[in-house]
Amino acid sequence: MKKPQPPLRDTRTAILSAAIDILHVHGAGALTVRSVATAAGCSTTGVYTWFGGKNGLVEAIFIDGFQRFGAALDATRATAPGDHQVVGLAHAYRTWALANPTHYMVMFARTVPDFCPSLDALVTAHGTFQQLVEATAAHMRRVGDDGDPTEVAHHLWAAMHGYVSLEIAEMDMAVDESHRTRRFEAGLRMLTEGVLRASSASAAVTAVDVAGTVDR
Amino acid sequence: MKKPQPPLRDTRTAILSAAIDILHVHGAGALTVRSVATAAGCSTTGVYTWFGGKNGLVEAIFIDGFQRFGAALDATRATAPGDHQVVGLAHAYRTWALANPTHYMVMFARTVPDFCPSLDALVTAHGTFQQLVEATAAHMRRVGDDGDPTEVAHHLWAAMHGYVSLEIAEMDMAVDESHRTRRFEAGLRMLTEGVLRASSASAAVTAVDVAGTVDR
DNA sequence: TCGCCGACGTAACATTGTTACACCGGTCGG
DNA sequence: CCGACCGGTGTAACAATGTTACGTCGGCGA
Repeated sequence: MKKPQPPLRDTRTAILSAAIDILHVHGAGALTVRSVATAAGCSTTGVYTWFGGKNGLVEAIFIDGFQRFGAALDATRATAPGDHQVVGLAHAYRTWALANPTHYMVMFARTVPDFCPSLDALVTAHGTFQQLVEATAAHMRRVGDDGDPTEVAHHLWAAMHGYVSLEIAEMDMAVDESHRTRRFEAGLRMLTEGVLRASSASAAVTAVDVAGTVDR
Repeated sequence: MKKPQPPLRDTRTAILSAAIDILHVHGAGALTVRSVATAAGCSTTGVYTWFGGKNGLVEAIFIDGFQRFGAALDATRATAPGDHQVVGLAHAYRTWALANPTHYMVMFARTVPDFCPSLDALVTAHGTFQQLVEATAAHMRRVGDDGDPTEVAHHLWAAMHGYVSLEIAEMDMAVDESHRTRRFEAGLRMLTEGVLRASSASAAVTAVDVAGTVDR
């Protein structure tokens, strides 16, 4: 027996990886059914048999992106020291996004017109977000904050997404790469000191006030 | 004389307004040269004579968007009390973005594939950003902060963009509209208390530390 | 063995961005 | 006054893209 698992879904994975490769190398504009099919070594029909069309293919790219993204964040959480897990997660977030800008844009900015992620895809995306919630919750427990970790994590997420997406869209008027990095780190520091209640009493007052507002 | 100004550029404005209308009503996916031309009452050639092609049209939409966006922010700055100009600006930012989501996405998220704004367009965008810088600088002068207003304004911009773009992409797991509004306001409060140095001494220490990091 | 069903390719169709070409009206030089 | 030019316009075509119809092939069960 030369085939322990029937290589039935082989073309499916070939198509998906070819599509992701084209997306990474040539951008979302070059992501056509024909180019993907020829890169995968099959005809355009294959895209329709395995994904139902271009929308289905983009959705698979969307889900695959969140899985890879989540794996990268997971790896960081596993290695980072507990005290700075949130900071490490933020750096991993930016690093992955800048390493996969076109993929990130498909996931967060709806780069492909007329694509709307299904409920399944949104569940996957939500699962990735939960990692940030867990790391935030752990940090808040350690510090003694009793606010809502989900809300705090969302503030962190929104800020990270803001810096990163402006950076990818080249809409930040930064002078060079190191400027962008310093800017992100400065913002991150303000966040961890402001959003995640710092140890000082005055900061705690602010955080409690904010938490009260959010929870109402 | 029935024509004080020769209505020569009439078709140009007709095409542009038709394109913006289609973008607002049907989204970026429906923004085709033919649909725009028929809506403007001319042939597809008109788009090429006045804009050089679809990319030129999208660039005009990009520039027009920043002009309208800037006008909305300007109006807010003119009416808002000086003490809360930054807060008012932030609310105007979110309000305009949520009222014109497809336009906002064309401007900030590169929704149209293979579109890259020219230097001219980026200059217009930069001009709009300057309003935020000026309001931030005025606020910082009033409070006595001597940091770099451009950097502080960028932190504000990134955060606002983060909340708004996640909201537009429906990637925030919010329960309803009022939840999103409270969330944005909570984040805005943290920002104005953290990024824009608050009056209290402890907060000032944090801000100085941050400013020192940024300026290096 | 016969028939079915899933995977696959070829070829066509509608749509879209783009270009070539002809027309038409005004302007300017002779 | 007239002919050439030139900018704005429309028609029609072309290439690329998403999609679908149809035929083929191979394995599997009745």
